[in-house]
Order: sequence, then structure tokens, then C-alpha cells
Amino acid sequence: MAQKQENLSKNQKIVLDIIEKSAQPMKAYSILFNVQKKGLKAPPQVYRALDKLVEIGKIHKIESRNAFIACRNSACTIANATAFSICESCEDVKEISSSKLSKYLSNFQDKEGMKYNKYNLEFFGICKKCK
Amino acid sequence: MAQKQENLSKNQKIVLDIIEKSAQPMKAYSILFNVQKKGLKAPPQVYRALDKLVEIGKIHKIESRNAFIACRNSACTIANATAFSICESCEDVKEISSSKLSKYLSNFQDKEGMKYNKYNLEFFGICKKCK
DNA sequence: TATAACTTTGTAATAATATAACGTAAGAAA
DNA sequence: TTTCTTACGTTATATTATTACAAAGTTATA
Ligand SMILES: [Zn+2]
Ligand SMILES: [Zn+2]
Ligand SMILES: [Zn+2]
Ligand SMILES: [Zn+2]
Repeated sequence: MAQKQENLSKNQKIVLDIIEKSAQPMKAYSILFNVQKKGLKAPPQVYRALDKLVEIGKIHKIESRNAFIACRNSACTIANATAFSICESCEDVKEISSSKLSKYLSNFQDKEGMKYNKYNLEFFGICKKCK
Repeated sequence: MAQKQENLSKNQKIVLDIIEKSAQPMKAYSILFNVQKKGLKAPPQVYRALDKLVEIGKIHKIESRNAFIACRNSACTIANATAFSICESCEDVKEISSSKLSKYLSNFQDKEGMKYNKYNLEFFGICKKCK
């Protein structure tokens, strides 16, 4: 699952680099606009890189925002157990790294006993700054 | 928060009706196609109804699928605490109604002590049928 | 080396999802 | 009635994402 940055392709590095430099989640077309000076001209080049980066856990997709954020959770070797807090006022997004929470959710069993291999949790509220 | 169906507008009823008849989440444009015989011709008519229905908790949006499902969780007076299980093979979606889970998540406090007023959780796996 | 197999890239076109803007009509409430 | 608000219909457009196909680069191995 984990993969070193050296293994990334050129386009993947370019896209990851710009996402890592952003404090906030970035939208695909904003990424596209920002990497055009580096030669990535068309949506598929960006989306292909995003797909791969999500797959290997370097970035996560914030589903409710259609945006992508770099993973800064060192414990997040698991790209398939993600949790975020989202401020509905300033749209600030933080990845939550709580081993208690991830343990609880990873062990969660529904009534039918279906076994999950992945989850995504998004919390919404108003952050301290916005209060 | 809770609202009776009688309070729904004509278009809202039409859209809710078709979603409730579907066992699975429906996409906005699939809904649009299906309600054209009832006079709803343009996307905004559908999206406006969807927005309202989500707001009052009659339906939920499955964010990772851009699709909408009727709420069948009678305990789900709270439209702002949702959890789903999604089969990645057949795309079957079920709303999870576990008071234990909802209590756990509603009480969850992150490190910064930000108070959440809403969450959405999506579990992914392979359902029994698909095993 | 060669040559096949595979991955990544570039590019154009298009599909799918969602909203803006504007005017009209209907309903509630004052 | 007048005012206020919500819903409606319509056109156009914005945003997000994928399909399809050819070219170039990489890796494996014969
Ligand atoms: Zn992470
Ligand atoms: Zn904020
Ligand atoms: Zn519900
Ligand atoms: Zn299934």
C-alpha cells in the first residue's frame, strides 16, 4: 500500500507537489490550471495522477467537496480509513488522526455482519476561527 | 427538522416518490429522465427538490456516488448524522441505523475541541450476495 | 540487441453533474 | 389588498469527470 515518492511518475509528482503546497483541499480544475505551466494541459492528465495518488494514499478525496488534500497523517498507512473535519464557514479541512476512532470504525460490524475494508467519515461544523 | 409529506411541494413529492420506489440510490439525471413524463423538464427543477428533501431528511446524498437514497431509518429524525454501507461490487447501499454508532460519533471530539453539528460516514466492502 | 508487454503520456472530444440568472406564479401573512 | 416568501419554468452555462486512441517511454526477457 505504501509507496515511496521516487516511484511516482512525472505527472504524479507534479500534481502531488501542488497539492502538498496547498493548505486547503484543491479542486481538480484548479490543479489543472496551476500545472499548465508545467505542461499538463488536459483533464485526463490530472485525473489520472489524482486516481493513482488516492490509490496509494498520498492524497485523499474530500467527497462532499470534490476536492483533494494531501495526507499528513503519518499513521495513515491505511488509505482506506479516513476521517476529516470540515468547517462549513471557511471550508477549512483537517484530517483527523485518532487511533481510538479508527479502531472503533475499523471494528464496526453492521447487523448483517458485512465486513468492510474501507470507510470515509466527514464531520461538519464551525471551526474556532469562524466562531 | 422533521416535516410531513403533506408540506412538500408538487415537485418535491414527485421527486421523493420516485426515489422511494427505487431500492437503490438514484442519480440526479436518472431522476430527471424518470420524471419528465410528470412535467419536470430541466435540471434545476430536480436539483431544487433534491436540495430541499436532503435538508429535511427525507433523502440522503451518497457523496461518494453522487446519488440519492430515501431515508428508511425511522430513528433518523436527524438528517445530520448519516451512515451507509456500500457494496463496491453491486453498488448496493444500505443506511446503517445503529444508535451505538450514532452516539459514538455524535459525541466525538477532536483534539482542537471543535464541535460538530453533522457527519456523514460511508463504509465500503463486499456484500454477502457478492461474496 | 531485439522485440514484446506494459505503463505512462498527450490530445481531442464528450459525458455527467450541478448552478446561475431571470422572470412568473402561487401561497402565506399582514 | 398589499407585501413577503416560496416555488416554478426556462435557458444557458459552469463544473466535474471520462472515453477513446495514438505516441512515447520502460521493463522484461528471448
Ligand atoms: Zn491520510
Ligand atoms: Zn472556519
Ligand atoms: Zn436516514
Ligand atoms: Zn454486492
